[in-house]
Amino acid sequence: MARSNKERTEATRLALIEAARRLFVEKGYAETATPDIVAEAGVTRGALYHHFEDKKALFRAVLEREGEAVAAHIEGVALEGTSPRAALLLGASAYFDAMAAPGRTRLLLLEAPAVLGLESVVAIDRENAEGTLRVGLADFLGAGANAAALKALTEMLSAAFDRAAIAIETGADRKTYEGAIADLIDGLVRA
Amino acid sequence: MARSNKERTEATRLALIEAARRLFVEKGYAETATPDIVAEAGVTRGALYHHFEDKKALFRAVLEREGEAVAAHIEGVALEGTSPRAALLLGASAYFDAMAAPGRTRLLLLEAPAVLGLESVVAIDRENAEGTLRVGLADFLGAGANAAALKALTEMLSAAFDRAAIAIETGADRKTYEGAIADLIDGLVRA
DNA sequence: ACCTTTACATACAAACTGTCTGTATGTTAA
DNA sequence: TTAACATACAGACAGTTTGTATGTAAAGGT
Repeated sequence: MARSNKERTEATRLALIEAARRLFVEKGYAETATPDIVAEAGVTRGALYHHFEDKKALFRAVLEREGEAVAAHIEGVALEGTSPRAALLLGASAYFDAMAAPGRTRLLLLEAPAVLGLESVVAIDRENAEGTLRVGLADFLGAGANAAALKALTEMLSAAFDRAAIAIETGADRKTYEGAIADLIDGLVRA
Repeated sequence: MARSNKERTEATRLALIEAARRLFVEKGYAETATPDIVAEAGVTRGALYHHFEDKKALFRAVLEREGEAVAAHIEGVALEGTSPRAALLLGASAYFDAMAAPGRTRLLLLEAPAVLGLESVVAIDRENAEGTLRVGLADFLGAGANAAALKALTEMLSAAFDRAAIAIETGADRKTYEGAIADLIDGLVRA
């Protein structure tokens, strides 16, 4: 079978990213060795180091895919025509849906901050989901809050969502957390 | 100088823990090699592996010290005689004080979850700080909320505090975050 | 058809972790 | 006080792991 270089590259990168994702989720980044990754992907280490600068770059590629998937899922939810409050709650629900993909919380919320540093994670994930949340909050609160306070609230609620996503993945009842979020949100309107 | 075995052990363990803490804070757990740690501590790797099962156990010892310091700081704040609301806000402020120790947010909030797993971290840190928060919230909310909802709120607020602590360490204005926390808390009373 | 570039495969060097063995010092008891 | 033992190390060693360097075959341009 004669494949073009572009096809080969695409196929190899994808195989590596998916194999790495499986192993990073299963054993964590530090415990996953590159020989294991390439064996799972059906290639050699030469291919890995040809396409990625190092192991961390491969992890970053996995993370970027994950962040894009989350962003796409959230973008896909229709919020137009709903009240600001409903938009926030729908957004939260969509976020939980997005984070329900197996292993996603481990990758994005546990491994990534330690491996890539908080800044890179902020760039990948928060820039997306947190941006949406900030706009939603601004809409909901009206012109009442200044920029700094809005940023602080956004960050803190985003962290709360992350923690809720982890709890939900580990078996907690989703309704309970969505209710608690609604309580937090509703309280904000008179602050 | 003739030192007793107990003294030697105590001194060596402390030197290792303090050296490891410095390096873990500076370069992160994964990037810190045991030869560097023992050099910084002025001992050999033989001593390290005599006192600790492995590198992870040394990290755990660092973390436990850190968690104890946070708990001690929070316990040291007098909350008796204050209103439930004031108790919560004072507790939050005390938490920020405690987390202001250099490197503490990195160790407890970024490295620990990835290195030890979320469960171990919950056991070390949350069991302490989160327990206090849960009681404070229960006091504040009265008999209004059920146990599951209280647990969810506690976890989410705890995560919000953590994120605020990180923001504060990276230069954000503390007053802004304390104000945002007050807003979140105050909103909860009518939910 | 030729030459260059890309996509790998394999061999290699350096670093790191945990273990094992040996030694010196402290501890206990006859 | 000395014989027997336990503890606290030091240093050597083996197995992995990471990133690099070198070699090769297939694709792509001219």
